[in-house]
Amino acid sequence: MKISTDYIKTITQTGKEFDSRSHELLIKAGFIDPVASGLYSYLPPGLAVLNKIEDIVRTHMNSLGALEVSLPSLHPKDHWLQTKRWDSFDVLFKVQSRHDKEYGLGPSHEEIVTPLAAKYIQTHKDLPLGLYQIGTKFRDEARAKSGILRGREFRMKDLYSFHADNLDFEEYYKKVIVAYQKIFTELGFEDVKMTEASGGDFTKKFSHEFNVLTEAGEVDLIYCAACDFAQNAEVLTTKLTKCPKCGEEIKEGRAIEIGNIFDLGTRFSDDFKVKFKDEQGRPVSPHMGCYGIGTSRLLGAIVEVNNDKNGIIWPTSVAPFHAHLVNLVRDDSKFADLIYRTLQSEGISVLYDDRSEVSAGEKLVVSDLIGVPIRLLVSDRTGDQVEWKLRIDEKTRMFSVPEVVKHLKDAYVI
RNA sequence: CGGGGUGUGGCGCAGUGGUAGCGCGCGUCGUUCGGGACGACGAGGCCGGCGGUUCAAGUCCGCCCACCCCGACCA
Repeated sequence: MKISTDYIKTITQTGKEFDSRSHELLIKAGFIDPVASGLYSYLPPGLAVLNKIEDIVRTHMNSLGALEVSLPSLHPKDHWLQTKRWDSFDVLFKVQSRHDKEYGLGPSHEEIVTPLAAKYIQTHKDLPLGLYQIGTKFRDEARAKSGILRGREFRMKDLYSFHADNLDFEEYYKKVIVAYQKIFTELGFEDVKMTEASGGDFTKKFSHEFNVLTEAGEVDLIYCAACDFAQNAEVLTTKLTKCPKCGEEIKEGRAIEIGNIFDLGTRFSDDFKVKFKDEQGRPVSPHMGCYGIGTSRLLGAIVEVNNDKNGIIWPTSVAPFHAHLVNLVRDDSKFADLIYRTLQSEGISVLYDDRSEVSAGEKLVVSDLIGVPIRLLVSDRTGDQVEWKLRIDEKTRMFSVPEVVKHLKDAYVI
């Protein structure tokens, strides 16, 4: 992608006080564009990152054996009346057709996935069943904030599982926890805290939340400095000073909730009268679980955790481009053009700053703002070599073009 | 949903009832070029909307809309 023709420009000046660093950086670097309160457009680089995040999530859902589906966002009112949530689910957007038919705009999809699963589940041999989708959710939040971290329309992966009994559910639940941990590790998060959930409609049974520690978050957490103990401060009845698991010091902090998992029990299968025949031929309601990951919120959380004063620092797993090529050679782009074509032909994605009318300083500042992990630079000083620099530090190395190709392929496992 | 604030060129802002200005950006030309360069010239505005007061409204009054912030809310 050439910046001169293909990139929506970065923004120097906004004057706004941003309520989170990720909000500011994603807008300034040209990844998202604010449309209205809680609504954002994803520009090409932002979409590239979002797609990479969702591909990682998808891979791990598939590994669980879950089946990917796509459920509608327009939900007939009847389905929500059946679960008695039409009036009680207060962030539900409601829309009306020309013929006065009412719909909910899906904030979650139990109302759709449960009757769908009912059509397939006949006997215990059909279980367990896992169905998931990655799509758009709508929630009429009282107040949207922090950019993409809390929007009214956002992207989410939601998985729903159906089980013959509680034991099978619990085994599946544990496997999802492992899959989630793999996903978060792959996305570059070093420390995601799993906590017991704080509340909600159906949390009488157990449920967990996954939280990334950062001040931009909305969740107050206490956690152990040494082990993996963590808890939502809301559920605390007494103030803890020592970790109940290992006795070490307890810390407090804010966090962004990036995922959650719930035991739904038979609440929805009862509402939709889903029954399967057990081994004795008796009708039984399947036990359900639901498992969410906010993929667009992850995009924000990744930036929130990976940035410095100059801009974003993308983890390699989700970087919008493999390399950012900067041409500083005066009035000549032949060498840089050659590098660009060579890398592209090798399957390496490159953001190429080919602009001739822009100063060297501006190109360098913009490259740090955008935050591609590897910067390649040619100038009057580099001869027939290419300067290789990582976004995370100031060290530079000189490579020939074939060496650059090799090192990029190694870095990204291409 | 309560409380507070802001709406003026693309963006950020100033503007005292009397014919709308600055910075950035943008266009042309020239000089620059390893951390958001500089000069010259130039283009660009129903001042959020509707109504009212006035000889005269960006400015005063009323209503509405949008956005931001604090709180409540948040599967």
